[in-house]
Amino acid sequence: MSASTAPTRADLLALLAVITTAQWQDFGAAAARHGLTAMQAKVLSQLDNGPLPMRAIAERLVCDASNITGIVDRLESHGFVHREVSPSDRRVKNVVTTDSGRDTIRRVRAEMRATHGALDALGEAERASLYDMLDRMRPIMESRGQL
Amino acid sequence: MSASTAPTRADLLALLAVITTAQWQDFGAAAARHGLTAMQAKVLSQLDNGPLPMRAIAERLVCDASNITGIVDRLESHGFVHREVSPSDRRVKNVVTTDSGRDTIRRVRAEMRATHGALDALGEAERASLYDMLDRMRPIMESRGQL
DNA sequence: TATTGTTATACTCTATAACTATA
DNA sequence: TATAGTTATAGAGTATAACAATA
Repeated sequence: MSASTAPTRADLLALLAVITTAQWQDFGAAAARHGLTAMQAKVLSQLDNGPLPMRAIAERLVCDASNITGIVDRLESHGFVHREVSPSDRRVKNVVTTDSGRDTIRRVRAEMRATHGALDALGEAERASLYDMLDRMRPIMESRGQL
Repeated sequence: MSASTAPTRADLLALLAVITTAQWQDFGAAAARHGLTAMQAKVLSQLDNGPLPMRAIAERLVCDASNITGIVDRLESHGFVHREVSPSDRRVKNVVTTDSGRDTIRRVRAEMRATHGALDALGEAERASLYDMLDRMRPIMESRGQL
């Protein structure tokens, strides 16, 4: 239980892989309960802070822009989002969440039970400490991850 | 930088999502450099500790057994694994990595640069502490994630 | 000319259901 | 009967290339 046995970097990598896999599966399961795929939920999640052009969504998901057409098509057919031609540049289409879309993605996030439960296994001070460490890892994960 | 501003659980969830996404993308990019998809690399990874029946691979990947047929087909066509009928139960096929498969997946893991870099951003004592925390989160992530 | 979004295409991953060969 | 693996099918995500509309 204690870390007195000096875990190696490989141990940490393996643990991170477990957390990564569990969180992604948990997210997919929560999305499925609301009729969404994991990718659809991820796109909806990106839109929670305001509308985004198709191109911007592709950049955030680190995938080709052509993929977004289909994902947004399916979200739109379920009434979770709609497209609006940008007034300033008629080539651009802004994707906007509907009230239904906003409510749904918030429920999905609220239902990520495994992750919530795992965080509750830590005390208040430990959570702050974990946040501190992850926050310092973040820039490196983000910057190199975009390659 | 310090956590004195009392990060909320939502902050932690958002950070974990960033780490999760970055690590998965990093893994996929490393796999692609060696001609593998992320799922093929994940299967190869499971086999590094010894052969496994098709069914056991499906359980570890938390997916239907029928998917494994195709993934192993593609791994086999590239010479990374081969199937062996089990001597004790002729219904069972054990999947065994070739030398090429073993070398390749080890290179993939060694090349997970973003994750390695992020871990290196922490000091020795911090890595031990992070390991300790993640290790306590693990049982909950795993148990509920398998639903 | 360059950019945004779409379409067409091909491949991979995924679940479901039906099938086979073993047990 | 039950189990291991396969096949068939359909839907979704992915990259590439070519295209229309707009800048």
